Amino acid sequence: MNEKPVDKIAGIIYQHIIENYEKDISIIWNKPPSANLGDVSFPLFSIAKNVGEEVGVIGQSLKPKIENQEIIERVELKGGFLNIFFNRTIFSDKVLKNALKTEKYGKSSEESTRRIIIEHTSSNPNGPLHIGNFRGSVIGDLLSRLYKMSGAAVNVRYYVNDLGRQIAPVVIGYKLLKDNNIEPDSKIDLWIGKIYATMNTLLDIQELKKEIKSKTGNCFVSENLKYEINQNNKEEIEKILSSAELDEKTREYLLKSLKKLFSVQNSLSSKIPKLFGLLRDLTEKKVEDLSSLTQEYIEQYLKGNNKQIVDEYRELTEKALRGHIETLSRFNIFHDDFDRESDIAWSGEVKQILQKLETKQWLRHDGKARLLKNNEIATSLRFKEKYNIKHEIPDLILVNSEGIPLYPCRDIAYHLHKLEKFNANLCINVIGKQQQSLQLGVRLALYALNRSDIADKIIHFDYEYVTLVGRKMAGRELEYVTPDELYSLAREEVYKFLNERDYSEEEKAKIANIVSAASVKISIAKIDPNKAVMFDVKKATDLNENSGPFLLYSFTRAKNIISKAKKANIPIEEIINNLESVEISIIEDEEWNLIKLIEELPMIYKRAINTKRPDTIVNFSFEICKAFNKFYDNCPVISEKNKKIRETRILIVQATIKTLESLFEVLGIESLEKM
RNA sequence: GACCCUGUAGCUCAGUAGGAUAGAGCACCUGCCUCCUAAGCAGGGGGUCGACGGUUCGAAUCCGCCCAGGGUCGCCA
Repeated sequence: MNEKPVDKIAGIIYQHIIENYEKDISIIWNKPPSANLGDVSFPLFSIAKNVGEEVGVIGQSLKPKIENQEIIERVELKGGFLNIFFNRTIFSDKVLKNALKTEKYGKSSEESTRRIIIEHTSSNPNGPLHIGNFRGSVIGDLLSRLYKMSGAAVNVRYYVNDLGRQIAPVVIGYKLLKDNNIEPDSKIDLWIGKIYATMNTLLDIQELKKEIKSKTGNCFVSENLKYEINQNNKEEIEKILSSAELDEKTREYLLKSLKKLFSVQNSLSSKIPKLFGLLRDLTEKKVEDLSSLTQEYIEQYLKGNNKQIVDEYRELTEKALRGHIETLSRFNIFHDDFDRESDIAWSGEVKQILQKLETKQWLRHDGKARLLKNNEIATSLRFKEKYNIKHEIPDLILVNSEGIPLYPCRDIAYHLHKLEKFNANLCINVIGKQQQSLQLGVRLALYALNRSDIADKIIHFDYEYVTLVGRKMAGRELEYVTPDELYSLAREEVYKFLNERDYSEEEKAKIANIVSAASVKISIAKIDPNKAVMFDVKKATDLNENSGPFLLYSFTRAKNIISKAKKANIPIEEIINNLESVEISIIEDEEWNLIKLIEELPMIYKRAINTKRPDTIVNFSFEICKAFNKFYDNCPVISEKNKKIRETRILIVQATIKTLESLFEVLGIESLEKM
């Protein structure tokens, strides 16, 4: 099908206006609120007003021109709307046969000129993926699949932030455990997450005690129990703080920190008593000063010269990353390449960049600290003009007051060469909204470095974060929901179904894996990225309508009709191979509604890309499946006696299968023959 | 204070290039498995689309102002 029927009609109206009124007007159409008002509808008000003519007159003169089209059944003029009824037979004939003839329905070359880098997930390698960054994975995956379906060349990258300051204590803790032959008691990234929470808590305790000591001058505070606050200790410190000479704000702050840390420590030691106690004892015994050791690790790894420390860091972060990859692969989410922040730091490029910015006077000084003069850059290099920004843009800190370059520096260096890696003409960074100003800063820095050509190709695809119903999120207290956890919860739900069915264990396992992955993935994918999600674990593992399982189930029903039909000696292959000889006969609304939706698929893909709304694909999938289930209930296929009707229905079922196969590919969920 | 996002049914969300009577799912109530898998289908109740103005034939959708929630705005990433 070369042209959508509705576009053809819009073209006729457009031509009519040009010829009779010499006006260039864009023609709008919409779906009528109810089926008895037609299949599509053209409001005539604005057209009439534009050309200075009565609505009725325009309508009457358009009506015959549209009516004489083969694909049109009839046209009704109602209340200023031109309501179009398609000829169901001709329309369906085109749609069904077109869908069945194409190798992959919905595949297009709309975006074939694009070479796109999509960066997503990019989680810190110091613990498991949680539901927050997993949302980015899902969105990024859908986007990349959507672009591929539209003909673009896509390269998916993961930026490994292995230079985070909080990683150092984890490396130290991991090493302590390893040296003492302590084996992980859980999936490796989860294990690392536990070490992360513990070691950073120990470090915080030590540093708080140091701080209190220096502010109060009381040596008692850190004499013993460097990494621990017990009840007596806490009361003692509180006494010291309340009697010390401090300004109120500091006192309050220190008391609050103490209270908070005390509770974090206790919550951790009750959640993971064995590991927490072990790590604390090991640290107490083997580490003289965790704080300064941490600092040393950070500095050494940033420089990259100390082979031992580099190896330790790499081993840990590689393991965590492997855990992420394992998790993602359960949901059919894959990356083509991984870029490490440390590699960029070691390349020496950051220094050059800072020098260039310095020479061009784009840096504001404050002691050793350096800030990017964002607003000045944006104004004088016409960034504001180009992106229609009217407000002031705050400066971005690049180098801290100790002279250490911060994360944005590496990100600038990264983006300077990122696009080259794939010869890309577009770079989409799927990153949480909290990084908005950072991402803006990176693009401004590129402007400042005379690389606006790169900056203009970068899009920050931001998404809102996830909050939890009935649970809090705090990595430091091991409070998070992981995709792995959701996956296994969903699996339990699936097994409740499967245990009532007579499948082999092997079949059950396969079905459970596919259904749980789809269930979790779809529950996240269906929500508008702009919306802060209130995530309900129960909902994500729910198997009812508007869920991944609902999509999969609909597909198995369609497949089942075909396989049963074959058994009933209906020559499916023959019908499909001789498409053109099938005579279409549409008699039910359920058939018609489904066909109209099938026709929309290519447009849905196009619009999802244009509006940057991958979630609309999910909602469209639900619609298709709902329509199919209605068809399923009302329109028997195999038992239908009339040959035309039966064969039409077989085409409808096959076209639905093709549509769903296409959608599943974009959603990255696997299909099942039975479940 | 500035900027970004959000506010639609009891809950979770669709619907916003302006269009006719605002839709799903969950939850609640009522039906449907001698009939292609009931992870389904049919039906019911449930709404001043955050508030107020404006633009116009027409506004959940566009504009303005306000209210509420979340996020960011100089040493974390």
